[in-house]
Amino acid sequence: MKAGCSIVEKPEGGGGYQFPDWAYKTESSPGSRQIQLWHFILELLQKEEFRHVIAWQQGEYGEFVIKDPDEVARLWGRRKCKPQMNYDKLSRALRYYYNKRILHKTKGKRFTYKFNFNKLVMPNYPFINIRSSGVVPQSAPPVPTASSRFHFPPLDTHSPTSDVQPGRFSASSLTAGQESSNGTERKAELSELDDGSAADWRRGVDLVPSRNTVSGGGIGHQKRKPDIMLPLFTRPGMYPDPHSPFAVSPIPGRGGVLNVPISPALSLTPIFSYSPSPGLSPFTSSSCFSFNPEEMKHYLHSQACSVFNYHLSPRTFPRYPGLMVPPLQCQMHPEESAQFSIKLQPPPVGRKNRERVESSEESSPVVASTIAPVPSKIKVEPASEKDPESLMQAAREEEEHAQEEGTVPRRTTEGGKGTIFARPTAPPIWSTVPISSPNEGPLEVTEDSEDRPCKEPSAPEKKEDAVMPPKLRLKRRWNDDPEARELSKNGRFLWNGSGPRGLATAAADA
DNA sequence: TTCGGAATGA
DNA sequence: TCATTCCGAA
Repeated sequence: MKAGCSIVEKPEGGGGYQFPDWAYKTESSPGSRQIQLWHFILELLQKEEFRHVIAWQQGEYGEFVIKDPDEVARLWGRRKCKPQMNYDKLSRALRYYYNKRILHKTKGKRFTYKFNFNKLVMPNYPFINIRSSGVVPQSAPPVPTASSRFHFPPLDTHSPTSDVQPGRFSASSLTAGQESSNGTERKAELSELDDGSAADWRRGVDLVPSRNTVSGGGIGHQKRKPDIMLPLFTRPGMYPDPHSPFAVSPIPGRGGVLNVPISPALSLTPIFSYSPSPGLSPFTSSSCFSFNPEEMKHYLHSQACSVFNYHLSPRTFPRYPGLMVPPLQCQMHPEESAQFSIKLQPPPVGRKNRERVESSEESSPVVASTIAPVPSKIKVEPASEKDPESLMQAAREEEEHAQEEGTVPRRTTEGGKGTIFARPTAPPIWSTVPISSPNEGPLEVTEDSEDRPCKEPSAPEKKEDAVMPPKLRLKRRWNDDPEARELSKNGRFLWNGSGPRGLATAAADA
């Protein structure tokens, strides 16, 4: 921005917070530190005074509504010294975020967009260090809360990227207290991270299962029969602003893995790229995140829990064929479940879902999701058949998943035929990706890792993605397979067969 | 209202 | 790279 144009440098009323360095252009123009539109949007979203102009959408995690487009545009224009700015232009800029997966449009809702925090944060805080507090993976994003601060644990020397650490957060932004040190809330954030970006950073690391997860813990895969118990994690909410995607679940003690405002449609589903929040996560006792069997086990476990407890997309579930995740004492108690009435990403009510859900979840949810019959072939109904509403909802909810899982191969659908996930294909090469060196992978992940050629022998999908134009990728993910989303949402673990085995193997080996 | 191509600027 | 600006199309 032009020097003299920082009228809104700190959005009116300035919260005194600032985005971490990484939040500013770093790659293209290292020195510019010019604020990006999404930063600005976040700023506004965090300011009470702009509530009337732009605000988090209730009930929708990470979703916000521009109540006064013109005003927002005006503010943006001021900030950028572009008096001619208008919503049309601003929205164009926002649309550019679609491809980057930073944002996406909430279809059907005017001026409503949704942040993909994973994309924003993940790359910057890869799932690495949790040592100090021994709690959460470092991937936790700075968490801007209603109070306009970033809740982020003191970065120890471990910042993922060497350039981000120091000065990233204003002193004030670091809540030294509980959050920072105990990383308790980090989890919350973690949850949101998972998404395309998660996949992205993971790509570099390739140790986190999410993408692998996608295929769903082997569920659905003929060859894989993970015997996983899906306990329910609980955790107290911590954030005051339930609207903020950064917020933690308002439900006391029942935050579940996702420390987000329990939204019926938690699309940003913080699922698994990260391990569940500290409170929920078994990681708590580990001093440093590394892929040792123990931790891995916990991690997987928690993910499994997430998938199950929140009906998250199975795709987010890590597949670890032979890995047995010991049941934690987090079985959902009747009362608890009652209390925790809102399920994240509830399956669409559409008949399709109903059918499936009923058939498989009826008896034993846990069993259903974990041992779900392997849908070696799942018939995909034409979109037209679907209940528009459920579709929409599904789409919304799954968008993120789709994105996160963006890496998930879609070949199956491509096959035509209407089968979403074809039978498993030959084991992916990347399955063997070494997860042995926890310190390496994660650290290098960058935001655009996804756009770069895979350096590591990762997933084929990655390659595919790499080759495929971003746009195409997105489209495929978002449009081409709503069914897949829906299906997966219902606990159908659609395993395309190209799932990674590396983790499982590694874990097992370990 | 939303999308996205294209040209252009910084 | 990240917008900004224009604009036609859906």
